[in-house]
Amino acid sequence: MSTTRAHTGRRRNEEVRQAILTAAFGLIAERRRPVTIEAIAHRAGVGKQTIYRWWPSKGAILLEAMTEHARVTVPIPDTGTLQGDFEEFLATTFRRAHEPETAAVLRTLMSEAQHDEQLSEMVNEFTARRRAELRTLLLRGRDRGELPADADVDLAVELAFGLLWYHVMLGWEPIGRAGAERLANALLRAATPG
Amino acid sequence: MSTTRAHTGRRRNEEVRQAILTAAFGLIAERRRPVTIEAIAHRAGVGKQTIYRWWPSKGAILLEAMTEHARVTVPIPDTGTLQGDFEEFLATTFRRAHEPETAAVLRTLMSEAQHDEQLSEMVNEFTARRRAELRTLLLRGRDRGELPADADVDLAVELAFGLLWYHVMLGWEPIGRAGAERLANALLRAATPG
Amino acid sequence: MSTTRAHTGRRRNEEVRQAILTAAFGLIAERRRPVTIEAIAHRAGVGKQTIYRWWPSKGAILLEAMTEHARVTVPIPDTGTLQGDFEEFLATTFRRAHEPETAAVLRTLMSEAQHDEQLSEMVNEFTARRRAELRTLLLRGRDRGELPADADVDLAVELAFGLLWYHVMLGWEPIGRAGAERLANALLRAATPG
Amino acid sequence: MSTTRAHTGRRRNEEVRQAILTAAFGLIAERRRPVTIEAIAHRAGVGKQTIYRWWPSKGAILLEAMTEHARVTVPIPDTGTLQGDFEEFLATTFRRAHEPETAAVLRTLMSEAQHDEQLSEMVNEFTARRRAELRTLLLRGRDRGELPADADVDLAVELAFGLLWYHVMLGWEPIGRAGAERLANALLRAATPG
DNA sequence: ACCTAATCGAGACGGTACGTCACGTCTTCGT
DNA sequence: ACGAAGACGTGACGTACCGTCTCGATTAGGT
Repeated sequence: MSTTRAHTGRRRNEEVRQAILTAAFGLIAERRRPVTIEAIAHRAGVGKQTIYRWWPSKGAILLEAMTEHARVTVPIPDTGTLQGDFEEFLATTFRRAHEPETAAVLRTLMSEAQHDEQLSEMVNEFTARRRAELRTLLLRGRDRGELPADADVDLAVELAFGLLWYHVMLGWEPIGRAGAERLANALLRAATPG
Repeated sequence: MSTTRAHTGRRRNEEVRQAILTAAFGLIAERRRPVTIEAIAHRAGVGKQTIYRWWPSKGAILLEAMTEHARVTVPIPDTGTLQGDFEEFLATTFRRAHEPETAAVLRTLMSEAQHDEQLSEMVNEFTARRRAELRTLLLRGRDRGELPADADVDLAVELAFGLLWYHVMLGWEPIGRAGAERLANALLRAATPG
Repeated sequence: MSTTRAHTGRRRNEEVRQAILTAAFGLIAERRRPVTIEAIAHRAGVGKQTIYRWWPSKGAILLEAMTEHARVTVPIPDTGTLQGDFEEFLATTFRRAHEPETAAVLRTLMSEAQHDEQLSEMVNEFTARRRAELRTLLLRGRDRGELPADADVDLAVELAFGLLWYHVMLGWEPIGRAGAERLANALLRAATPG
Repeated sequence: MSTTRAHTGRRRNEEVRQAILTAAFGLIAERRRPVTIEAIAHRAGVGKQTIYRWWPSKGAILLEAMTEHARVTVPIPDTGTLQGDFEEFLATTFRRAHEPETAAVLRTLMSEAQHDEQLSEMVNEFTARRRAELRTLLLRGRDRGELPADADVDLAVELAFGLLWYHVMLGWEPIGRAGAERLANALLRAATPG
């Protein structure tokens, strides 16, 4: 690589951090043979030590990259109706999660978490934040009376993300707008006690 | 190890096959540091080559073990009502999948599949068989008129297994009998078009 | 391979023995990657066990092949004069030992003997027989008075075979007729005390 | 092993190099079951990769060890007479080559060279250097008139080393001082045209 | 004329070593 | 002081052969 990038002396170099996140993301996305720390370091034009100084594991890098990625890109919709918001949320979320790069990173992340206690916990938190977003959306609807007071919001949330991850892990195609509509309907019914 | 076990000449030795499956299952369940092929071979009292002769990868061993495991243990219930059968199926399936050994194997299997094209396909088939079982159960109920003719059976199936895997991958606790009842109800509602 | 060759019931099958010796010789001569027992067995269209039943090691096969080879091909010359006989012997011996196949086998034989006590002894006997042949030739000349009674025949013999093996092991070119003449002269002088 | 030895960062670690050469030499000398790279690495307290980083093969290690060994230990004698120098050279050379460790290494070296083209060439160079030393000694004598101008110095040199290797490869006993004297005499006669 | 016993081709098996890859730690040296 | 470069000890990878074994077929020779 031999990237030429100014050293910054004794402060952490933000450019370097970005370079590493980008390299990791990029390598995963390319989906060639398993991504190694050495490959990331090389691609980022960085010494291995620089990586180990700031992250405990490969998964931690990915999680950080993923978190930044998510922050930028998931707005909570506001269409006026719960059905509309839900549908919009699902459509957006499924679409984004199935982008090839993102899907690859999510898969790797979950995969790494299976033999890394620490990472596992971090992934749990990551998914909890995603669930919280959807939960907020649904609670807002319930407060507006679009769902009964005893609706099982948490179950709907878990079913939604369960399906999402199931599809991602198995490498299925995205569900599309029509699918999102169908899914939103179904989950609202599921949440509504008989 | 120096296991004493009779050779079978030029035929495949079934005892050896069993020893390997058992060893693999056992090591995964113990959940110490990552399970290696060498550890499996050692535990089974077997040469590595014997493993590579019959399985292309660690995941393939686990899948075979899992498949045998599943064959023995998942009866399709028949309680007389769809709600009862569904609930029973979910309770059993969730309980079994959350047994520590099984959960560990499932996690590893899915994890390995993420960087192994071939295994990925085999896991897809494995999950398809599981879905087919539940699908049969639901279709039987629909044929008996317990679900409308236009019910979205496939969606319910995917939601069920999505939730199952989500829980397993994130290391959550099993849902219990009450949870199964709640889930069966919710999914039947989800499947029934508004 | 699937060689079709008649069984001989409970007697050793001579054809099989020949096939193995030939295969071993041939494979060595081809000078591709290291000759293995399995390769010999395959080439000879034979099971490994058949080889292990009759020979203790790869080297033993080669030695047997070499011994048969030598029996057929080294006549002791009789030209009438010691100088002539010696020269003839050297010319023939060097020429034969440098034939590519033979040289390869000799090299392998000596090489294998370095980590095989048993073979080492057998190679020692093999070389002793070769030395004895030359010794006989020289003693005959000494008895005819062509060498003084106190001539050091054994030294000449050892120098001759030392040179031969040195050339073979280092992969040098054969010495040719002129070289043989020069060598015979030199060794007769060497053997004759000052 | 868990040898504690300081790393040297991105420069080659000379201590490690020495440890490997010593370990290899030592293991060969012990003459137990065939010396493996893994055994050398273990004995030297070194990772296999460190060996493969610097040497292409086991033989290459031995050759390097042998070369260093030779540099230290073969002085060219100067007794005043050719006969004396030659005798001294032979006595020293045979004695040293028959030291158990050295003999074992030489045997292994020659043995390895038989299935390793690259090593074969390096061994050829090694032996050429040894011959050159003796050649220098004899030429000095010839220049002083102790040998005729048409003496066949090269033949004497080859006969000497041929005998040496023959003895070493066959595992014979060293020739001793008396043998060296006899040999020197014989070879000087051999070199002197009739 | 059978029956027994050894040979043979085949190849699965428990092993050992191979040479490679990536890991995470360490040192050096340039900026 | 930071950061690239990369040597180092470690350990698993998947492969190649080893020498032993069991199988099923084939056939010679003793009864």
